[in-house]
Formats: sequence, C-alpha cells, structure tokens
Amino acid sequence: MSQKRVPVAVDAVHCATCMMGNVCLPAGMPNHEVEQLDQLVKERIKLKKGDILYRSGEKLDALYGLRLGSVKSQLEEATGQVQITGFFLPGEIIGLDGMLDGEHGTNAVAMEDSEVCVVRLKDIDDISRYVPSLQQQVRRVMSKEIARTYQVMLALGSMRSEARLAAFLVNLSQRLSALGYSSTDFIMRMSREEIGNYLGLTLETVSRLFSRFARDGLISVSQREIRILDMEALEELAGHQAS
Amino acid sequence: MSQKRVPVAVDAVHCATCMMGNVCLPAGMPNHEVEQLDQLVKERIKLKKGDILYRSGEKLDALYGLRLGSVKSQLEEATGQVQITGFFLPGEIIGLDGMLDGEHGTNAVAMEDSEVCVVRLKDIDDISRYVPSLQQQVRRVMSKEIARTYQVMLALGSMRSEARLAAFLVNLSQRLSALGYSSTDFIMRMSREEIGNYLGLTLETVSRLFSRFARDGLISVSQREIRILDMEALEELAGHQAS
DNA sequence: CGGACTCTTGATCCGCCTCAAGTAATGTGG
DNA sequence: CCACATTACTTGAGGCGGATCAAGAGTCCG
Repeated sequence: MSQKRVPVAVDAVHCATCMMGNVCLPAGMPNHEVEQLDQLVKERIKLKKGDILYRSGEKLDALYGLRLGSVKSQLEEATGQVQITGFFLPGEIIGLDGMLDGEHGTNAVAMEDSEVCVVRLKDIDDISRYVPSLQQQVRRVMSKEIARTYQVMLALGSMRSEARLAAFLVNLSQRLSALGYSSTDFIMRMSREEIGNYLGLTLETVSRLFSRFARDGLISVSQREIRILDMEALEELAGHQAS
Repeated sequence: MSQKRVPVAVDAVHCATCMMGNVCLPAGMPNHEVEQLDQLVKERIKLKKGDILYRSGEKLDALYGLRLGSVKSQLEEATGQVQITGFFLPGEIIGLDGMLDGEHGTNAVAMEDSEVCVVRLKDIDDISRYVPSLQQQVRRVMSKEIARTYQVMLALGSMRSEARLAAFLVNLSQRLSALGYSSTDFIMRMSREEIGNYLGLTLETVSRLFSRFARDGLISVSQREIRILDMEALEELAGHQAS
C-alpha cells in the first residue's frame, strides 16, 4: 500500500498539454474545450508494482486515467473465483464499473510502477455545465468499455484457445501502436497465468500456445518479450471460430 | 421489418406514470425530477417477434427502454461468428454499446412482440441541463451493463457448464422477480441454442443440463416453461468454479 | 549461491463438442 | 381441421481440445 497521492500543481501538466490528450478522456474533443478541463484533474496517484488502486466494495467517487504504466482489474467472488476483466494501458480509463451503487465491483492492481490522474465524478458534473461535451466523452469511454467486453464475450464464448490468444496479441499490438510504441516488438506486463485467467485458459495452455506460435514462425518469444513476425497469420487465426 | 413508430401523445403515459419507472432509466430518481422527464420520450416503437430494432453499423442517436416483451442483442463478426451479448427484459436499457463512434456495434432483435421507448441522446443532453441527475442515471445504467458483462466474463472464463446454466437461471429468476413476476415459475423466451450461444455452450449441452437438473429435482422443465424447485441448490451450483 | 517464482514440456484424463437419429411442438396451406 | 413441413428439443455414441497432474528448467532477487 505505497499509494502516493500528489496534488497537481497549478502550473503542472493539464489535459491540454498532456501527451495522452489524444487517447484519454478528452480524445476527439476540440482544443478550445480541452483547455477548459484544467480543473478536471486536481490530484494524481503514483503506484508501485502490486499496489492496489481500489478494492471491490470501496466507495467510488472518481474515475482514473492511466498516465503511465499498466493496471489490471479483476472481479473477485465470495466463492474465491477470480476473473481478470481487463488490462489497462496508458490513456485508458479505469473504474467504470460500480457507478450504479457507488461502489467498485472489482479490484484494480498496478502491474508495474504506474501513475493515474484522479477524475472526481463531482468535478465532471461541475465542469460539464460549461463544457457540455464532457458528458458525451464519459459516455463514449463507457460505451467503448462495453463494446470491448462484448468482444471478450465473443472470444470466451466461441473461439478456440489459439484464436483467443492470437486475438489477444493482435489487440495488444494495436493498442500499443496507437500509443506510439512498436506494433511488433513489445513486452507483455502480464504473466502466463494472468493471460490465461483473462482468456479462460490455464497457464499451461497459454505457454504451449506461445511455443507453438513460435515454432510456426508467427512470433518469437523470450519470457515476456514478444516479437510478432507474421501479423497477417495471427489476424487470420484470430478470425477463426471454434468449429 | 414491421417496426412501427408511434409518437407519444401529449396526454399519454410518461416516465412519471409508467409502471417501469422504478426499474428503468429513472430508477432511484426523486419524484419531482422524474416528473420533469415528460419530454424525454417522444416516440415509441412496436416490434413484432423477430423484428430488428437496430443493426450493427447503423447510426446511433438514441437509447431504447424496453417497455414490453424481450429483446436480445448480438455481436456479428465479419467472419460469421455470432455472440449473443444480452437478453433484455422490460425496464432494461438497450443500445448502450457503440456510442463511441455513433454506430451500433450489435444487432438488437425482438424475441417476442415488444415495445420500446425511444430516448434520443440529444434530448438527454437538453433535459439534463435542468435535471442534472439524468446524466448520472445514464452513467449508472451503463455502469450496470459493464458490471453485468464482467459477471458473464467470469462465467465464460472460469465456470463449468452446469454452474453457468445455474447462474443463468438464478439471474433470470431474480430479474423477473424484480419485475413482479414469479421467481420460480416462468417462461424462457430464448431457445436452447440462444442460451447455449450466450453461455458459450452447444444447444445439446444445454438440453442435457436441463434434463439433468430436472432429474436431480432442481427444476421441472416443459419446453420453455421452467419451474424452480430448489433455488438454494441452484445458487450453490452457480457458486462452484471449474476445478 | 540459494530460494522463490515463472515458465516449459510431457502424460493422462475428462468435460464438452460433434455427429447422428429420433421425437415432440409449431406453423402452413388446402 | 387435417396433412405435412419445419423447427425445436432430446438423447446416445464417440472423439478431441484443453485441464490436470507432475517434473524439470530458466529467471529473478536477496
């Protein structure tokens, strides 16, 4: 629990000057409106690897924009079942579930040293009085999350294991590419077990699939370092259903 | 395509007098605010069984509150894969995905003769100027949908088939009960195949499970008519994970 | 250098899918 | 209302994909 809350200095980076401005909450907003968001983020939180941003059941009064690092969110049932519901990269918004009863429904854990912008719901409502499109942005982000989970449902419900992992890699590649990183060479921040949990597979199956993909010349793998050698083949695989 | 659009007469039922008022979009709003929503729904759509409310790719400019009947939404990939992403009951909101680029990402199909209230996004934004809590309600509904899909991810990712179906029945029972229907006796509007698709199983497996649950005295089944005989046992089953 | 993870790989097993056949419900046109 | 077609569901037999169990290798970190 080494969460460190830091107030945002008056002259510090705001949304208008943040490098994530084009992918984060303000994505697509006209410049003159983004400039009005300078009071939106009054605080940031620095997280060390393994730190918990929030726990299921805690009161929710803010969303978090990931600025740096990576975070996973996971659902934990009383029965002991755990399901990772998402891996978040910089520019993505964390904490969208649980706004119905004001309580988080998942845990959010930093997968490496990370930093998030705290966006209080109260401030969203206040600011959207004079920046009406802000509400639309929030809806947009939530809608995007819903669309993402539908894709995961499709993967879990009707793809064979190799298609799931291929789709996972292609998706990760695209998101990293949108952030300006290489789309073919990257480091996965998650373990085999976490990937397996997310995709409804065991860690052994994930490991075997990585080996097979490598043997077939689709990728090369060294621990969590991935190089995609044949993107087309991966996309082809990802498009194949169970039967 | 026998969609029938009907304008809402000035003296017709509005949110404040609608029977669904306590479960639909206005759920939890104070009465004096619900009364201000009389301009929110200017149109309703009557659907016959099999009618399509919207198709993937169509422009989205409204949400739909289901007033009567039942509707399924399904993701269709170019590859031919189909995944049912939700079964909607009266009082539930349809069309929450696809608000990011203004296009629906799924198809919505009536599973029986149904009727929906059309809630235009423009009207939401207009009305929320003088009813600020309306935006929170929209967030709430979207957040609830996200939380629901997380539960489905858990089911698809780490439950065995009998746990999935048990959880499905318990969930359906609870939602029907909240609508004032019996929690133990109801008719499922969906086919074995649709249930199977939603739960990531084949129709044969679903059929076998129904038979087994009946043989074990948990339920009695006659086609789509279900009677739950041992709710506790079902809940117990639903809480069991794969291993 | 030791100890704890994380990952890989093999052998075996089982849950669910596939394929197949038959029965029951529902719909349709005469 | 009946004959017929169509669709929905049930049940069985067999096969396979991924889980489980188990052992060993590589990597990280004190």
